[in-house]
Amino acid sequence: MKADTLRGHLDALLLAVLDGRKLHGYAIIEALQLRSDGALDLPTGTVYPALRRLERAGWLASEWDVVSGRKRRTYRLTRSGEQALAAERTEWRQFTTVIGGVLGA
Amino acid sequence: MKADTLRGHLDALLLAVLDGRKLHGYAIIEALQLRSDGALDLPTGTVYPALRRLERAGWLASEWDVVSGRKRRTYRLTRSGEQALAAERTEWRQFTTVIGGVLGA
DNA sequence: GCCTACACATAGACTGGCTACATGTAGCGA
DNA sequence: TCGCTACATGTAGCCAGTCTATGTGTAGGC
Repeated sequence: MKADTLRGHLDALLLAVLDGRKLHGYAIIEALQLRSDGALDLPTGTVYPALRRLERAGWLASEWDVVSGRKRRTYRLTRSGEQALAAERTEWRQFTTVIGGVLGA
Repeated sequence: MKADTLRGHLDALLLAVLDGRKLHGYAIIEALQLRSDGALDLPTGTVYPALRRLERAGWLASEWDVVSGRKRRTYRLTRSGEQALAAERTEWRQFTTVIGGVLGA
């Protein structure tokens, strides 16, 4: 998959993978790999800044855990994060309809 | 639709709209509006440079027409442009499967 | 004569994801 | 016990591609 195609959809992916569960950054990357059959292999330099951006936006909340001596910053969706996810899903449907309509015709 | 979501898919749109017909730049913009029910309203500053980029890549060929005193640069798909369009369509299907799979779950 | 639609084009800004780098722990095998 | 790999977080800077703003010029209607 071309690298740039992700642009504008990263937020949706991160919110979706945190829907209903708490994960730390590294686990988020693995979860996305898993859910996409390996197609999505996001570099840490993409994910970590994005998580902080989403936290600043109020869509995610984080807290530090220490699991077997390792520090982990665990993220979860906030209420407005859930709303944002719903909005992103709606936008995704519109987006695929529009582009798919042009490509498919 | 958020502006940035287009990124990485513009080439596919331009190739698709030129599939099987010749159009000049301005008409391409109108054709995309039409096919997307007004959702896609690309500025000329986006389309014209993109067309030249695709021509440099060998996917489009252009020639100057003069219609009722107006100069028009008319674009058409080259052979390798057709192949590129097919590849873009395949990539689009993969892309929507991957992202949709993560978002939908 | 003026305004709008048509038509092409470029310079520069902006933005967001990527590359590369930096740091450190846990656990395993040699 | 030494080194390697997997785990885990983070930042600085680059770069490509899209958008904004601007410029030029014609045709046709009012």
